Amino acid sequence: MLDLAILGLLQEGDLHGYEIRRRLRDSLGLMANISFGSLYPALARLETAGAVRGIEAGTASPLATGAAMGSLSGELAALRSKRTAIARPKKSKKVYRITDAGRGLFTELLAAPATSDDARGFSLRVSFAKYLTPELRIALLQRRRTQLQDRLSEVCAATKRDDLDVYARSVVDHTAQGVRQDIAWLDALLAAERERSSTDLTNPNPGGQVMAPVND
Amino acid sequence: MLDLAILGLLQEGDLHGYEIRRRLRDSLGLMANISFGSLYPALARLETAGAVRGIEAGTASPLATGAAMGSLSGELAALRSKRTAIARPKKSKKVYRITDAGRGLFTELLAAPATSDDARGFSLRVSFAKYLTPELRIALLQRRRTQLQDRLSEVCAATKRDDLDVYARSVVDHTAQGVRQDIAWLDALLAAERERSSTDLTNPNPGGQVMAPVND
DNA sequence: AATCGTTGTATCGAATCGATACATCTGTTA
DNA sequence: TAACAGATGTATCGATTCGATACAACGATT
Repeated sequence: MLDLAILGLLQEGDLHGYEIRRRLRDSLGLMANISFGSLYPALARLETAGAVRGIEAGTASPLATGAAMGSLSGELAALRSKRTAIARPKKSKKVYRITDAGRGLFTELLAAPATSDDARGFSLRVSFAKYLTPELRIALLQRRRTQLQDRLSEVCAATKRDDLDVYARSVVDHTAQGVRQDIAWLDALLAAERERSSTDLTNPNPGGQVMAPVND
Repeated sequence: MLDLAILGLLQEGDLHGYEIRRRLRDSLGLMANISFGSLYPALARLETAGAVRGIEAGTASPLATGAAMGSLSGELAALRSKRTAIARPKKSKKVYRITDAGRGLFTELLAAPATSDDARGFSLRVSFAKYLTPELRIALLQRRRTQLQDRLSEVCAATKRDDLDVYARSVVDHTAQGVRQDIAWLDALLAAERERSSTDLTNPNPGGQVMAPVND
């Protein structure tokens, strides 16, 4: 799950650990703060698997001019206004770049079965849904919808119980409300998706690339 | 966190592992299905700590004393009469009972600082809020409210970003909506709490509802 | 110059997950 | 009746994730 998130972020540019964490927090919006105790092992894992490559940015950076600066300049340009083209990272930063194998792993994980009751995994996949084909996108949404429907049945059954005190009942009611909200959101997404597929016959998958070959 | 949930459930009667899991799912409504890989270690943990006592209710249990079996049969009879259609305790079951030390641990955990961004822990505490004093109850709700307010600021900032595609934006928007919903829920709980403390001098908790049920 | 907050990498133990194994009881159907 | 599927029930394994902590360089404030 973290692997998918990391690969998805690196898909759009090289990043270092701290920045990945930040983007998971506010760019992807939802994920509770990922701890470094998860993040760094995950990065090491991915590097061992050959999905990413870590580049020490402490010395003369051999690749600092390309996509690396493209993604990092927004964050770092303000700090390094003195030097424009080449970064001068005195600090020991480790920038990670996705590999071709990593891109393959990403698409594989993105379309994966998406284990049962996982809200985080689902939101994450929707965040990266532009990398999916329209069919896989709809499949993802519908899978989640049936899951939520089942969940709603359970929670509504719990609502009917008469042995709950005010507080427990309030929690259950609020939970049911949240699930309904999620289902409504899904329905809106599905409707938009069908809308898009009906009007987009000439230009499917706009702005997204399923596989963009980049030399590595 | 799991310890708190287990102790809270055992507070209302002896249970065995499978049943604890079930109640966590639909009685408490919210928790994603707790895996047995968490549950049984947690029970062993609590038993080692002296917070619960496990009673073998199966065949040929050499350590089960006659006294233990005697009291156990009474408990099992009560349990069976309550849930005849659903649960039928027959053989090889291990029923857990909370101890006095466990009750102390429960109240201690229930009033604990409640680590930063934990939605599950909060809902769990609200579910058991009837065991809290009105002051601690309000403190719990207000603590959570400021957390959610901060969270909302972050998420709203993310909403303003212009580099998000439709899907990522939809996720962020929906997340923000969810946080607002949670805050509204908290406000309703807080209002009900103040209401109760002002009118409750003679008639505590008359089986009414905290808030108007939001049906649809 | 001293101190504080932010950025940044890293590791440790414990909690939790997801999968799996195995055994008993119940109801259905061949 | 026998076989089978499915719920109930306990338990453990490896891998993932969490929460706390340590450390270090830098910028800004005072």
